[in-house]
Amino acid sequence: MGECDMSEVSETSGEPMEQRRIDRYDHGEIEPRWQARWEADELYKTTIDPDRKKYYFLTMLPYTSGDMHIGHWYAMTPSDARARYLRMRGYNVMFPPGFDAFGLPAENAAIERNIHPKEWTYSNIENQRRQMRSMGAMWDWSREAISADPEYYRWSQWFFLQMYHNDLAYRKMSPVDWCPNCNTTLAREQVWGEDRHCERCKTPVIKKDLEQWFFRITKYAEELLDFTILDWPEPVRILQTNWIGRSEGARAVFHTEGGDPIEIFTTRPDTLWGATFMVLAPEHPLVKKLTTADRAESVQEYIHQAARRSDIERETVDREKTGVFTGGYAINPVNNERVPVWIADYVLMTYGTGAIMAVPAHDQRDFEFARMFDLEVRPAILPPGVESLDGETMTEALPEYGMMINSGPLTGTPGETAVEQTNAYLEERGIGEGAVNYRLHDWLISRQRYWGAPIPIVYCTSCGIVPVPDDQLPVLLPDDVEWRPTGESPLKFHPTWKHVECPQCGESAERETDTMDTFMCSSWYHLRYLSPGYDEGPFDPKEYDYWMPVDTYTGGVEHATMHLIYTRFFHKVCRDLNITEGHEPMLQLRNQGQILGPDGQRMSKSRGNVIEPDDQVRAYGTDAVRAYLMFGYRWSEGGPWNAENIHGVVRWLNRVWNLVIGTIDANPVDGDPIHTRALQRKQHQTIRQVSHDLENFEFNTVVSSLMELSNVIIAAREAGMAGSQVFNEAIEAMILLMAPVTPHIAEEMWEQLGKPYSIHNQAWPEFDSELAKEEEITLVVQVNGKVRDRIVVPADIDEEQAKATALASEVVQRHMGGKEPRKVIVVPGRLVNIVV
RNA sequence: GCCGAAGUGGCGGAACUGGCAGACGCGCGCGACUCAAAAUCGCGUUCCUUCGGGAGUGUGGGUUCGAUUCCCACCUUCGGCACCA
Repeated sequence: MGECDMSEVSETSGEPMEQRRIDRYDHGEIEPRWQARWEADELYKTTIDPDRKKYYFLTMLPYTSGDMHIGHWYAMTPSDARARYLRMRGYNVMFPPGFDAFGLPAENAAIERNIHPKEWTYSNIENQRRQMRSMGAMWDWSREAISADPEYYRWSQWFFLQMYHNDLAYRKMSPVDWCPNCNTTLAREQVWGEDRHCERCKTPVIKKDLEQWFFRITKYAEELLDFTILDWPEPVRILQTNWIGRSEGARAVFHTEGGDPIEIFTTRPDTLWGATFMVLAPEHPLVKKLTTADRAESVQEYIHQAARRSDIERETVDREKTGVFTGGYAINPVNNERVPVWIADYVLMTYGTGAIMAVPAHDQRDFEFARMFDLEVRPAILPPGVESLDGETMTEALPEYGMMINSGPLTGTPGETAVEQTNAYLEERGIGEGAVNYRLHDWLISRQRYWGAPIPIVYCTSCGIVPVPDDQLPVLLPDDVEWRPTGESPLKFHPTWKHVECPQCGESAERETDTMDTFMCSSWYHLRYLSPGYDEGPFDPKEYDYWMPVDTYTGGVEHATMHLIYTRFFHKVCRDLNITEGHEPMLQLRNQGQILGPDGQRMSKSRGNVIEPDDQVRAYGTDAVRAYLMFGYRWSEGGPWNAENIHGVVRWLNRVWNLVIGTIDANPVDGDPIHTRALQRKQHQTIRQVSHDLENFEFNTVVSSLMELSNVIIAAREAGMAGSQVFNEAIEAMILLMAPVTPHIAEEMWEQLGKPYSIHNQAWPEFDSELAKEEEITLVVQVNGKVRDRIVVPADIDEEQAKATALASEVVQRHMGGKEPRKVIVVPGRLVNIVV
C-alpha cells in the first residue's frame, strides 16, 4: 500500500494546475457515515401523503435465527433497489422491516444451551437489526413489528377469537407424532429415520390423537383457486392450485348390512356398477363395528402396523398393496349388491371420506388390490376402441371414459354424459349427489409448545370452552418457566399460569396450554407494519386505507403452499368480517432464487459453506455486495456464491469513483460532435434500459448496462471530453441511475459534485427517445441466411436503398456466384437476406 | 409416476415482438508500468481451419428466407407433490 492508493489529477501537460488530492474509494468510511446520516434524518420514514401515489413494497420478514446469511441479502437488497427506484419515480414507498420471532428453534436453543427463548430471540434480533442496517436499505424502522411482542401477539389472539366467534376456528381430535417413552408430542422434524424414531430417545414414535384447534380454510378453497386479480408467477399459482387439489365427482352413501351409512367420494360415479368391494382406511370409525369376530385379530394387527407408518411412507407408490378383510359387507345403493368391506392403507383417512368404493376394472390401485386378494373384476365402462371386456383376463385397469355397460338402467349411456347422468340418477333416488372434494385440509394451528402466542381459550367444567374476552388480551406468556429435559411444553407445568377463573361463571378453570402455529403470526404482519404501536385494533384504519394492499411482495417460492395460502385465507376472512377490504392482500408477487455455497450445495453450518455477509461487507463494502448479488445471477434463479466474480463489481466501483472524482474540476471544453452524440445516446439508452430492468426485476442487466455507460464515459474522458456539458450530464445521470443499486457511493459522489442532499430524494432521470436514437446502423447482409457482410448505413435507410446497398457489396456478389436473387427479405433497420 | 423450472464459451450470464449468438463481467494469455510483486492500464480470448471459410445455444426431427427464441419427441439437472379415490 502507500502511494498507489492515491492518484493525482494532472490536467493536460505542463500547466501547473491546482492539485486536487483524490482519496481512494473507501467504502469502510463512506458507508457507515451515510447510514448514520440517513437514519438521523429519518430519510426513509414514511407517512401518509394523499398527494402522492403510495407504494407498499414488502419483502418476507426473516426468522430470528441469529445471524443472516448472504441469502437474506439476496432476497432483500435487490428488492430494496427496486423500492428505491420507485421512490425516485415519485411514489411514496413504504419498505418496512420486522421479525418472525416465535417458533421451535428458540425453544431448542433454550433446551440445549439453557438460555431463555425470549433472551435468545431478542438478542438475535439485535444482531439482525445491525445486519439489516448495514444493508443500506430504505427500511422504515418506525414501522418495525416483532411477532413475539405482547402488543403484537395480543392481536394474533384477537384474530383467533374473531375466527372462533365466526365458526372458523374449531376443535377436533387429530393425530400427532407421539413418543411413548418421553411421553410427549413431537414436531415433524423431531422424527427421524426410516423407522420414524424419536430424536432424543430413539423410541419408535406412534400416532396419537389429541384435541387440537383448526381454522376452517377449506371453506375458502374454491375462492383461493381464483387468481384473476393477482400478478403472481405462474409456477406459484400452479403450486397453490395443486395444493388445494380440487376434484369433481360425486358423493354416494353405501350402507353396511347392519344399516350404518358409509359415505364415499368418487371422481368416477359412472363406474358405480363396477364396484365389487369397498375399502376403508384402517382408522375409519366404522371398522370396529364391521369387523366380525373371526377377523378381529388380523384386523387389529393390521391397524396397529398402519398406525406406525407415516402418511408419506404409506403413500409410496411402489409398495405392494396390503390389506385385510373385515368380514363385513355393505350394500351398493345402485344395484343393492352385497360387497365385501376391506381395510387397506392405500386408502387415506385424510382424503375424501376415508372410504372408497373399489372398481378394479377402471382404477389401477383397485385392480392391483383385487388381483392380490383374488376379488372380482367387473367392467362397467367400454372405452372407445374396445370391443368387449372380460374381468377375468384383464391385465390392467382401463381408466378411460366410455359407454356404460353392465350398469342397470344406465347401460348404454355414452361416455360424454355418463358422469352427469349418474349424478342425476343418484340425486333422484336420494343416494348421492354430484360433489367437489379438495385435497386441502383445515389448518391445524395448535402447537404443544411454549414459544408461541397462547391460544386465548379457557376450559371450564361447567361452561365448557370459553373464549378469553377481548379486554383481557393479551394472554401473556409467563417468563418463569421451568425447562424439562423431556421437551414437553413448560406451560403445562407452570405452577399457576393455567389456573384461572372462568371468565363466564368465575369458577376455577384451566387455560389452553397449546400455542399458535407461527404461520398465524406471519399471516397478518403486513397489517401490523401499518401502525405497529396502535392499540385500538390490529392496525390503524387510516393507515390501512392509504397503504393497502401490498403492491409488491418478494420472497422465496418455498412459501408458496403454506404462508402464501394462509395469508390469502386470512385476508378473505378479514374481508368477510368487515375488518379489511379487498379480496387479496398482495397484488404482485416475485420470487428470488437461492444463493448456494461455493460448492454448489445448500448453505449450512454443518457443511461449512456459509457465506457471512458481515465478512463480505467488511472486505468489499455493502455497495459492492449489493451490486454483485444483482449482477452475478438471474435473480429468480440464484446459484452458487462465486468468490472471484465479485472482483468485477469492486473494480467497477473503483473505476467509477476515479472517473467521477477525477473529473470534477475538469476545465470546460467543447466536446467534439461525434463523441458528444455517442455519449448522449448511451446516456439515454441506459436510462431506458435501467428503468425497464428495475421495473421487471432484471437486476443483472441493470448493473451491466451501468457498466456499459461508465465504459463509454471513460472513453469520452480519454477523448478529452471531460468538463464538457454533455460529459457532466452523463456523469450526473449515471450517479442517479446507480443510486438504487449502490446507494452509498452514489450519495457520496453526488455530494462531491456539489449537488443537494440527498440523492435519494432526487427525481429519476428523464429518458429522451430522440436522444437515444441511433443515427447509423450496421446493416447485416445475409446470402441464403448466412451473414456475408456488414455495412454501416444511415438508420433511416428505406427498403429499396437497403436492398441496393446490399446487392452492391462485393463480398455479397461473390457469394451469390453470379446467380439472380430469387427473393430479397429486408428487415428495416436490421438486415437484408438475399435468397439465391 | 405427476406437476413446475432450467440446459448458451473454461465460469456467471446477455440477446426487445423469430433477424449480427456470446453484451457485461470473472478467469486465462500477452504487453505496459515496476528492481520485483500487488494494484492499475492496453490488447486478445466459442471451437475447428488449408485463412477462402466451416461448425456451434442439451439430443433428434419439423416450420421458416432466417430458430437460443415457435412446434413435436427425447435426455439431463433442480424444485414441488406423491396410492388424492
